[in-house]
Amino acid sequence: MEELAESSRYQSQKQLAIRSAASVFAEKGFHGASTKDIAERMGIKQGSLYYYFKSKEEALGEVCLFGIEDYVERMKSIGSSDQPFEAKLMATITSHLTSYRERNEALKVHNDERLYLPEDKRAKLKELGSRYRQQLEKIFEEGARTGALRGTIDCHFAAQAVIGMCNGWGDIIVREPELDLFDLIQKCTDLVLNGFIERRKTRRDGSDAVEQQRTIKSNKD
Amino acid sequence: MEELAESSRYQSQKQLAIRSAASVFAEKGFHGASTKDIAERMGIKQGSLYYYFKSKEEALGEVCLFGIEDYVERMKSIGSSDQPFEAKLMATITSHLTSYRERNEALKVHNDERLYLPEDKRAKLKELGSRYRQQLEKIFEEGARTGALRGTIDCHFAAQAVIGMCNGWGDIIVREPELDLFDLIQKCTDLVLNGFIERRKTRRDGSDAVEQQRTIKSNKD
DNA sequence: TCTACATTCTATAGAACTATAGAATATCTT
DNA sequence: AAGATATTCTATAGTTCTATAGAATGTAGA
Repeated sequence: MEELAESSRYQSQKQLAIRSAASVFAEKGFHGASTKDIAERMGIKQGSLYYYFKSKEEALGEVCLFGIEDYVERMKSIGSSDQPFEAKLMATITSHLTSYRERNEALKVHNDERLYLPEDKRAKLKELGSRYRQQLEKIFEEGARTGALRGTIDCHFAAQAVIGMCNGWGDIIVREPELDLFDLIQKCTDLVLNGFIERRKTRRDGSDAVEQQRTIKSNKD
Repeated sequence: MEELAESSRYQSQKQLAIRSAASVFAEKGFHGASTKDIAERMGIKQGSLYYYFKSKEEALGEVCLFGIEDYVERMKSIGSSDQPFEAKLMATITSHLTSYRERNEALKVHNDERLYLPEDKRAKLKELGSRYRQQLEKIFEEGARTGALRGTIDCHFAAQAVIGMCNGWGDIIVREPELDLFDLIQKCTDLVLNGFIERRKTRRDGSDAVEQQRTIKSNKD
């Protein structure tokens, strides 16, 4: 009855295969994981896995792609939204960090294991990765243009630094489920915007209050 | 003649074994590397490696320890020096980033592969890792105490964020040898201290100059 | 040189793993 | 229900890897 012959069974099992592979690769690493592990996690026998992947390496390729596609997609929609700069930055950090909390294991696999792919299979991933970074760079450029950010900012550095910092939290977020993600997102955003240094306006009095306000408001001058 | 019987041959070969293992683990990952690879890199046959390590896993343990010991050591000396806060922060970042440029592969192995060790062997590493982080936390606490940093700073967060950001640059530094490390160190320090946001003092005139000064001086109030 | 000890080598047992082939079973269409 | 197709299973060839045992070689002191 289903005209979507492509979809019905094969597609859903393939999805399951990719997720299972992502889960096992994230836990044991590409070389540490066996095709038996993956098959077991999806509830089939080892040999049957080859109905869905030509090789273990192909599985890794698809997992990485799956992980980063989603990620780039969200970044794109953030970039093209009409939020003010601060909101876009926070949305980026939110997207990145919640990705780990939702156990998007494929993203972790992309980060940690993609270099075990042969050069040709890595090309597409590399392109998606740079697209993500460039999207984030544009957000910083916009911030600099609107005057929210310092004019001297190195947007390439900025994007890379934010991505690196977020990836650094990735492992910790997965390891510590009780960690308050919302609090973390705010602190990260605050760090990137304001740094840690004490800012003294003209007087000491009340400056703290103003300080905190500045993080929230202050973009449309 | 040598009274240091322990040292002469065995010790130097053991060092070579650890470095070789670090190099291979860094390149292929723990599970992707074979004992043959390691032995070849140090110029002996596969079986002979077991004269220096009881098992491949033990080799990983020693590599991780080697990598982080050095690292913690430098952090300790930075913490106990009498430099002002900003200098300590920059020294930390310098130590961390140059570690990667000098191809301190053992540190990379510690970061990426230590979780493949059994729980009991990881305990010591965990302790050294926290010691490093605590040392950095203390530097931030000192900064807050002297008024250089905001009083509201979460030092645990701050330390973790800086470590994460530096680790993020690790791979990039290794991959791109032409990258200007000194420039990177300055930008990282500047980011952590000041953030990216435009700072308007009371007036526009000359504020930039003052701004930059503040990064350098300003700790002994 | 002879002897004791340290270091490396060769050879291999035993285990695990990838990928394939062909049989078996499930599912769908008519 | 019958036939066709899709999915999964069993079994295994062939490879690679870890770790060990015992032989061989190097090194130092008497």
